[in-house]
Amino acid sequence: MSARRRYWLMKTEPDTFSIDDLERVRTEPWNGVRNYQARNFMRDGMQVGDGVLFYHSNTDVPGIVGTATVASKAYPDESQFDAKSDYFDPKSTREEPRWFLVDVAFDRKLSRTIPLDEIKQHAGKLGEDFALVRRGNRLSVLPVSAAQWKYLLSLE
DNA sequence: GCCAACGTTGGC
DNA sequence: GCCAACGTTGGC
Repeated sequence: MSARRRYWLMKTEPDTFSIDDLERVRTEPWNGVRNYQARNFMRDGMQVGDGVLFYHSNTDVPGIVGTATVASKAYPDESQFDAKSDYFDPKSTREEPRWFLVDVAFDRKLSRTIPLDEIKQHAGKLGEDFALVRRGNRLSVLPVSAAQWKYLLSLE
């Protein structure tokens, strides 16, 4: 018996890794997350098959641009052990890795970007606790309820 | 490029 | 364990 499918939103800067990049490679290890709360969502919350809203940040029109699927259980982020990587963490060890990731698989590109400013206009329907529209929230991986998932995609 | 809002680090 | 300094995120 499998647990109910969960939903998430994952941010990425399109200059670094975009929805087009994911479409090309199909599956990508979501490396480089160096925030404990975001790590915990990946390590403790995600299951294979969960839905992901793919979000572009730090760009002209930030917003949701596609959907993806969690394609693996959490496992240690190899880049934390690589001294040449931007994501190297000298305090992490293989015995006790600090950072985990999941593989993310391409699902589809939306027919249009659902912009952040439009999402904000629906904050009431989404709930004031929705982390994406809470002021000052910088979490790059955050949970989305089934109702929020459905509502956000209905804006497409 | 600016800067508010955080999160992390390290001295004490 | 406090908290100032510093670094990062991400909208604008």
